[in-house]
Amino acid sequence: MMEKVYSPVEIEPRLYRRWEAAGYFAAGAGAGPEARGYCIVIPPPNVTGTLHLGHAFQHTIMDALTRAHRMRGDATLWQPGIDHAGIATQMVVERALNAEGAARTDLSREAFLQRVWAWKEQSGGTIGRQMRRLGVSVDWTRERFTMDAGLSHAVLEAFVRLHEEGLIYRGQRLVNWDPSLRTALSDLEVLSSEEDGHLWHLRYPLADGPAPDGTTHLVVATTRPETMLGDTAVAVHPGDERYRHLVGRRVQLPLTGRQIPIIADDYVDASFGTGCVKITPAHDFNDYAIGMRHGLPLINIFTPDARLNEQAPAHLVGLDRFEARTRIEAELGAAGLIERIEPHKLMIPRGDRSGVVIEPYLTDQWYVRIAPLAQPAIAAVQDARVRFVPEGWDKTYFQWMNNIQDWCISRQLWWGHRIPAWYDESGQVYVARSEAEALAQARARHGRDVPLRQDEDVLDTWFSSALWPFSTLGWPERTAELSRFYPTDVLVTGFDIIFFWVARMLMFGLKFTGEVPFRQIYITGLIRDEHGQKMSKSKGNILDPLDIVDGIELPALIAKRTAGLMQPHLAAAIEKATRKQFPNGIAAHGTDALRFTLASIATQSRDISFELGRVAGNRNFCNKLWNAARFVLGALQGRSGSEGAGEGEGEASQAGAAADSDPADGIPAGDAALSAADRWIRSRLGVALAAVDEAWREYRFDFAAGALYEFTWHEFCDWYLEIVKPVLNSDADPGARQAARATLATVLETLLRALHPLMPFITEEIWLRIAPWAGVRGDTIMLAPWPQAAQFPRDPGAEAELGWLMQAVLGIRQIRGEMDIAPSRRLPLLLQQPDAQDLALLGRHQGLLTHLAGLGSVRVLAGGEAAPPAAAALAGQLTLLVPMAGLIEPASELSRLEKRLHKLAQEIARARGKLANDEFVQHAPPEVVTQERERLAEFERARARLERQLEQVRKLGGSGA
RNA sequence: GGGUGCUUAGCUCAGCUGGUAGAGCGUCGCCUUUACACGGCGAAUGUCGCAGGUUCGAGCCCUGCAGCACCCACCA
Repeated sequence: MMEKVYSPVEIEPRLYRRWEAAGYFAAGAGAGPEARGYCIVIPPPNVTGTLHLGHAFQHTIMDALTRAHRMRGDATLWQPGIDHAGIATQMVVERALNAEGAARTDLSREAFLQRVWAWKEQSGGTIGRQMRRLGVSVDWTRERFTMDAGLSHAVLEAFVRLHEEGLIYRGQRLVNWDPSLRTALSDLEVLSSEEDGHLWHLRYPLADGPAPDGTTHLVVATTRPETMLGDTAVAVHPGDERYRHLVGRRVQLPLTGRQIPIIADDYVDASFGTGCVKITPAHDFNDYAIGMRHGLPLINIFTPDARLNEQAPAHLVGLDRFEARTRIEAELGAAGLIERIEPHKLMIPRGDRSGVVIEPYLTDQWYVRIAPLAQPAIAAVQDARVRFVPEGWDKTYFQWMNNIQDWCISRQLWWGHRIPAWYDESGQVYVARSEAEALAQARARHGRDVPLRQDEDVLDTWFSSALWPFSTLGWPERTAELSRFYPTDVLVTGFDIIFFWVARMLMFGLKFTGEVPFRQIYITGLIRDEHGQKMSKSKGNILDPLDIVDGIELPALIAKRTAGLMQPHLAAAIEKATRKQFPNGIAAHGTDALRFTLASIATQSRDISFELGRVAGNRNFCNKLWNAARFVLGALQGRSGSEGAGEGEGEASQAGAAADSDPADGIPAGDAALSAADRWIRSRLGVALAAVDEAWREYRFDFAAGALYEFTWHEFCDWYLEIVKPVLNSDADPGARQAARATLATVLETLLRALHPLMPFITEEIWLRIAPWAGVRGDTIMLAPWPQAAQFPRDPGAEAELGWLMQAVLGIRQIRGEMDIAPSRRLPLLLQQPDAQDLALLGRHQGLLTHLAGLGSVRVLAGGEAAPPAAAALAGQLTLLVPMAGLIEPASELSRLEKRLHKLAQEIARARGKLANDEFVQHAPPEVVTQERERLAEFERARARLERQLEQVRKLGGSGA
């Protein structure tokens, strides 16, 4: 007996606990030893984070894939885990320290790392709880963390091997330096955006007095005047007539007492600014390259936190870079060396985590030589050993891979994998798997023991992420998991990390395992709000998936959205908007509704708008399914539909024998006993299942969800359940009733299995009760077999038969609806000129027609009998008449008929136009032409009949209204 | 500067290999029909961004234009 109200909040956590305890999520659960492996590795969420809707979206897809394959009998593994997220995590813990009035540097490295681990223990469980609430079937027993011993071992091994092959090197170069975090960043971690700035036009006096032509100074244009302290040249274009004669001379660099040369370089664009560029090789990537070409010195003027260092004039030393700009502008201005300052838009690079302006900075860093790794990774996608879904993403991938730069992998952080490199006193570096190995190397070199110190730096977090598909399976050991599950099957992720993660996994996977890490890359769209806006804290439009699942009161929602804002002044506006959008907070919708929604919106678009209204719609869908199941169960147990109202004791069935209540071996139903409707719904189920299969093959979860929704609601519930009611409620034909009950059980049971990957909980809850009635055994739907479309072959006869019935019903319903006739009002129906087939169909389905259309009587008009005034509907060749008899205003029927005739006229004109066109008749495929002819004939027949009706009604209208 | 998408009903989006449009939500009308008012039945709404082209035929293919979005990139 099912609860009357569908209550996901009660059902879902209970079932999840059961599943997890039963071990259904374990790698290979339910599969035989011969089963093929199917593996997905989770994109490990950051320890710092909590799951947002984007995660819920991707997890829904991964879980659906995993569940579907588990049901198919594959040995599935959905590998979970968490990423240590070096920078993000260190920032969070530092912030906590700051709040206590302390700083990271007050602690020792070890003490700080202890803090981080402690923090991880305390807050790291959040993600796990969220994932469980979302129903994900990951193998929790295999959960990994990128800083675990095993994965750290993999990182070490990977680093050492790459170094041995010369693919990792250390070098001094200009890097992207984050002065607030005081670490280097890779190119990808720097985001440039256009900002308002200025262009300063500075005068640099010629060093040895005016030139012969009287030139006394050059004017350089710069967006960063403070870097002039590090200038080591002024460059002009070699072909620039204005300056050609000055090349080789020197200018006096203001404020510094230095003289620097005027050089010529093709890089300079003579048409931009003044055509003179100050060259600061230590603080600009372009200038660095020019400096290299011309052998210019590099003068670093900044400390690691971007204050002026001792290279600057004494009175400026220690100034922050932005203060320095102001001061230098003032001093140059006072000296009359500023020609003008104009507003200028320019691209400003900022750290993706800190948001601080990135400084090109000269440091020693570790790099991965990437070209040799990129080549095979490009080839793997080119020859389709790996496929992007949707396909187009390979273009993005190629574009980046073909222009890839060496990867700076060292970070000046504490939280992360320490670089396995040691230095002796002379600075000689030893890369080794352990300090002991490094010592041995040093001993071999020096012939004696020498003291070593380990490199202070850690690796870019993405270095360990790049190993994830195989490090989690035990690499570098040759584990059973590795051989069974690697290469993994599909990677599900967003396009935002194609470069950060996908490309690097491909490169490292191929490098270390010789195989691609995954065969397909399903790139999901980005979840946005209902207006296509990116969800963000500052916009105040974030929806927490769990708030959608379990609901949240308005005050709590407001508090959540306004807490910890970077710009507190936004709070009021966010509160207002939130109150407006969710005056009553957010209702609990349940995981299944959320998941089904996420699946339905998983189109191939790159941006996906998320509307809460859709979740509500799908919550209603769950409710629909729930109630359909209640009905079916009632029918199977032999109760009539009135349970619930009648306190639901109902063990004594009114309509069924005692045997009806026993699900022991399901309900037998010989094919012969199946009614047309039974055969119809089975046929439609087969069609739906085939559509679902195709959708799954193409990762079109939206199509799969759509097909199941359509079948469940609009075929199974709207038609079949209604059709079956009179059969169940009548004792007239026990065989028919038995066939209907068997069909109800089988169709619902099968449907639940098809729905399960998308809505795991409600399907399980219902299935456990329904399955025995369908003769299916099992402890869980999770391990029940995937439904086979072939088991429900198409039945064209039944579909045609029901098509006739439905057309007739719809025609009558339209009359009822258009004429505002209450459903309770039984209508008399007259049939005009039925042919033999109509009569046969009517003979079989008169009861159903009566039931579905709410008829009071059905009568065939005799040959010469004149029809009374009536509203008409068409079903095939048949005309259905509902006598007006005071129920229907002739005027209403008149306008209804006119409307329909108008439409028909349009269709007829269109079809005639086509067929009148010889080109069409000659060139179009014959079947298309035939189809068009048939359509036209059909339209014309319908029109003729409706016109006759129209005439009849007109006569009435003329006399009356 | 290079690249990639997008522009279809009031809103958010589908639309497979070209045969002239669909869904969900919303709207309107009728209905306490015994699984479900988180419901039932019925209805309305689109020169498919614009302009050309290919084709017997284009929302779907090609070209151009406009608008929007995103990615990459070293113009001071």
